Amino acid sequence: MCTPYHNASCANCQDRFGSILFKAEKCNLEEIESAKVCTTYKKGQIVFQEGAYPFGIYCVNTGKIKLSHCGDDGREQIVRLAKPGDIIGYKALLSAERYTASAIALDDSSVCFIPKDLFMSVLQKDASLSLEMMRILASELRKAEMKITHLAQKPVRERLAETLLFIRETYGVEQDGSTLNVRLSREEIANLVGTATESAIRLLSEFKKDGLIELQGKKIRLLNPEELTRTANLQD
Amino acid sequence: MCTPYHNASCANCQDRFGSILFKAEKCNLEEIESAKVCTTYKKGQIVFQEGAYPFGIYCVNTGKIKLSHCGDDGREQIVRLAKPGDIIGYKALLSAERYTASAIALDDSSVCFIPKDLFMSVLQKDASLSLEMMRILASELRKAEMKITHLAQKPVRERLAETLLFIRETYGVEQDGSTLNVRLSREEIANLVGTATESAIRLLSEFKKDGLIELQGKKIRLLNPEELTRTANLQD
DNA sequence: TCTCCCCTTTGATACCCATCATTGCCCCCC
DNA sequence: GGGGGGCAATGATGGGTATCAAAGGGGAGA
Repeated sequence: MCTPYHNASCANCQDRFGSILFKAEKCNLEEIESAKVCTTYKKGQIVFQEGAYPFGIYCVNTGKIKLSHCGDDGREQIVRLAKPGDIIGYKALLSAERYTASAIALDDSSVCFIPKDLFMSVLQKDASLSLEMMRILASELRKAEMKITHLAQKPVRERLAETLLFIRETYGVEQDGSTLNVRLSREEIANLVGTATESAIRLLSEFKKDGLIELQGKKIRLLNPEELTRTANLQD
Repeated sequence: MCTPYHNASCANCQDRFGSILFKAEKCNLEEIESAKVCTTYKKGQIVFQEGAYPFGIYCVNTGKIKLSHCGDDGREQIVRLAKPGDIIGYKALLSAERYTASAIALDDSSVCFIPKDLFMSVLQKDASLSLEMMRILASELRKAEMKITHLAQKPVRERLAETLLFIRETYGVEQDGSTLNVRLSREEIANLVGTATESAIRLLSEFKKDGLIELQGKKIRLLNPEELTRTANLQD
């Protein structure tokens, strides 16, 4: 179902995305490059699954990956969106526990796998990579805590506006300069926001009525990002 | 208002709490130990404040510290509870940005300060400390994501039960084996749960009526932790 | 000991939002 | 082309929570 191959170069990734792995010293990067295995995933396919033990980390080469928890009642909560150059699966590896989230392709994607032992040994000897790793972790933690505060204190309407801007931030827009460059189901949007699907739908059509966005199937155009920012009521 | 002194030994901390700093190699630990400055804070005093630039990290020696965001509407959201042996303020330092949370003493506390340059230079050369640092970050991130899921999906009642158990986990209980070993205001409990103060109060008295807990001012006794766990509806 | 102020508590009310149910739509496949 | 299934949209409803208001404690300081 997946096709492993070795011909994707990390150097390519570097040029295109400035992935974090390129904070590693050159010799270590080469070591990683020679050991990594690139795999393609079709939209909807699972890269790794919540509950499984990690055997390495993944670096997104092309495509889009969502990371989501499964709540106790079975409902999904999307905790992160990964784009090319991002690494995923490091949390479980670093804390030596099972995955607490599943990684699922939102688009056809190609993802490099770096074996656990190799990555950990490079991490041991490469201070520069370690520091970058910590920077990423600290930054993710900061975002997570911000999200906690907003979930606790902001109404769904504001959180949805914020989420739309976040999606634009993450995946950018298409040629027209305003259509979000990713196709998410209404349910996925709701699971990002942390609300019921129907509420997300209702508020999306409100936004549409208010001229903030335009909807065409799964395509979402942000017509008025400034007003959307105001709707999100952000201060930081 | 604060009293700096140098006589607190990190080795003491090690014996008592197995703080993370003791993953550092011995020579590095000694370097840290000689440079650190210990300060005492009275209950309610601020260790560092949201928005300020970090000059180093802090290691809690004795006492209890809360870390809280200030939401856009001014309401506080407590994102972490720190106990002796824990380090705080590392997120801002590692990502080289301003603090996104304030640290405030919940009890009279003594906290060691380690200057930024020293800590970062030790981090550069000490792979063992770096790894431990990453482990801590990964673990915090895991907890944060779990909290996000629960905030999005669970009712206040379940989250309050979970919070009470979390407080017990963090600060333990008094001699009697059931009274939570920390005094928090109702508002602080609410800000931990992510709800309104009145809701927290109402549900606490419900728990009391149901024989789950006993209330005596700010003292909270967990009479039936098993049932409380069931009320929290946890599966992980 | 008294008083004041803050924290806690309880009640009443409104509303946001989840849930259930129904309809309509589009696309895939038979 | 005609189902069929999944997804989107909209309405109706109820419940969980926030908010407002007001009264009841309890500790600190005079």
